[in-house]
Amino acid sequence: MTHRGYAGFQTCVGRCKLGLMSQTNAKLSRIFQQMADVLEVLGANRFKVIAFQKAARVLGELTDDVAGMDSKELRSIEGIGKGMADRIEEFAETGGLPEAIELFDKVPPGVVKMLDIPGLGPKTVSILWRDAGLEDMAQLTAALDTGELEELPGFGKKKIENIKKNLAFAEQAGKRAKIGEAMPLALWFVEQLKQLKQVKQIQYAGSLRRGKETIGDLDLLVAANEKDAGAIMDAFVGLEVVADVIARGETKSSIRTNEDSGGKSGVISGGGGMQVDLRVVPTASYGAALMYFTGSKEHNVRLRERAVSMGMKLNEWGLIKTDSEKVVAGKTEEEVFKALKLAWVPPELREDRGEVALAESSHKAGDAIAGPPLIEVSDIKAELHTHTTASDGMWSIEELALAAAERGFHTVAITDHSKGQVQANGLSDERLEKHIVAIRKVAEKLKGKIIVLAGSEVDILADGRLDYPDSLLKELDVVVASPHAALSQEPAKCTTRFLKAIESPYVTIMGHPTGRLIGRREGLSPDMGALFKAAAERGIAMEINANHWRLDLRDTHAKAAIAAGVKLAINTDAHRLANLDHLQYGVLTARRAGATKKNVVNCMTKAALAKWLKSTRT
DNA sequence: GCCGTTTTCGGCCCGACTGTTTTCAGTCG
Repeated sequence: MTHRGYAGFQTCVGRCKLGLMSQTNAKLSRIFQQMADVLEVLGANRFKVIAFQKAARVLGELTDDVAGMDSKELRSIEGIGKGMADRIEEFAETGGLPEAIELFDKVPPGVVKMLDIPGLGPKTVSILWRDAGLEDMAQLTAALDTGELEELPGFGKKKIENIKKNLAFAEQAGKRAKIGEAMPLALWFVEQLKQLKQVKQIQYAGSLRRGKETIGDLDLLVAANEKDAGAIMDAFVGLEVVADVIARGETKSSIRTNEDSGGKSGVISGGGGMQVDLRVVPTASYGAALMYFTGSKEHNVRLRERAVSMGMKLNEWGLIKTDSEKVVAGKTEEEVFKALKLAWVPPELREDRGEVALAESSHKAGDAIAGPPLIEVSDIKAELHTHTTASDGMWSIEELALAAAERGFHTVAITDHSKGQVQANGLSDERLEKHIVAIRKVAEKLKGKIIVLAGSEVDILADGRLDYPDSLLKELDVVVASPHAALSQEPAKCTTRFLKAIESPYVTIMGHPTGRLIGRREGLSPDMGALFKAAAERGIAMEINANHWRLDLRDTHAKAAIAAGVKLAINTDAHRLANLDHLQYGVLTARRAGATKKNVVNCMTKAALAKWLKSTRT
């Protein structure tokens, strides 16, 4: 769900000058999304609304800057036609879009904001605004108690009660849980429902299965006999963490969890107030339903269009011949894809970013899976970014190294903070020298068990200098250069800053380059294309930081990095034991970027890794 | 508004659940 309330951007549309290029995509993406919202309330042609939504999504995911493109290039982008291309060009040239301002003037921002209330769609909001004259949430709240709304068409007591109840959740609209919060909660639900004897198959689906960095709600799919569906639904809505039953049907139910569902069940912290949908289907439909429930919506639409063009229809029950109603496939995802003349698409790629075309060519080539096999957690053999008690970690060098060895890694690098990170107890030059000696000692002791490398997570200072002198850096095996301060620099400035850091002959990996914290800090917007080009030339790696707060590089950046020939590093940035489990989120992000193990330095053999590290010292 | 192995016009995915309805519209995913 998109967070609405466009007042801030309204001013931006009129006032923002052609700022820094890399922000154009983001700005236009938001403007198009807001235009879609307003058009929806105004009752515009729904395909027009969809076109604006699609343009917003496409621009949001694009790493190339639209400000530098001509009309022809723009129109070659899927979802951008003449109309959108003209708007983009106008915005890039003038820094504004008068059409958007004009449109926003037609509907009060408070009305658009009402779309955030669960259960309220454009039609209902339009009635509240046009027929009842309500212009914002406060007026709506007041009107709910007077009884006047019952006069409106389609408004009954229950609907008004539901609006009252859901009003509180409008604030949460657009708030998404981090994947590291959603995953344990999903696994808890799966574990609970698995215990029911009626449940034959169960799997979490939705954006969690696609490995997205944030999750809006949890989707669970169960295969069972039709007659058992009711009992499964009863068990589901009766679970201890359920605060509210939103819907309870024979094949589909939705609940909201307690605010403290994490704490109470020992599940997680931070996953409270999440919506969880459960769908129960017969085994014969499980594959089709899993596809339907995994999404993305855009990916599904594309598959359904393909089915129609082949004289079939695709829904959660199966792939069905239109004329005879004969079910062609449905039991497994593989058979449904195959019947569509497609190779099976890994869930992480199902975002309508060209994966259907890929699946088609793979199928033609006789492959069962679309594209090359994506990287898996078990491919990771080295951890190159960790912290110990020397700075702000919880482990000693030896504890950390042994834990890494236990996970089957052949190499671990100890990379504590540099001196600029005072609050993280960063190491002074002198302390680093001693620390290197301590690391070498442990390395010697653990010889044969695991290779322990001496490294540092060196701050990239605001001007691009590194936080240690070269004389010290050259003593290290691994240098992860990361930004920790000056995280609101202008794009051009931080691009120059990072390019300078990449030039250092001692840097091996650039760590979490935007410095974002998901849902908390926007972070930097450097010109990623320029960084990738420089990193590729130097042969150094760009990090996907696997911590679920960061996931930085994000999926789209990592995809562009691979396309630019840059090596990726997937590191946990572990400060404590549990952090090593975050590796899965980094791998999911890499999979969403289409990464294979060949793209990732952590998958190298001992010898290859050593050789690569040496090669970066040029 | 976008798009094109019938195309520059006429399509544009599909079903469950709810609430207000006497057969369906709205919302959601």
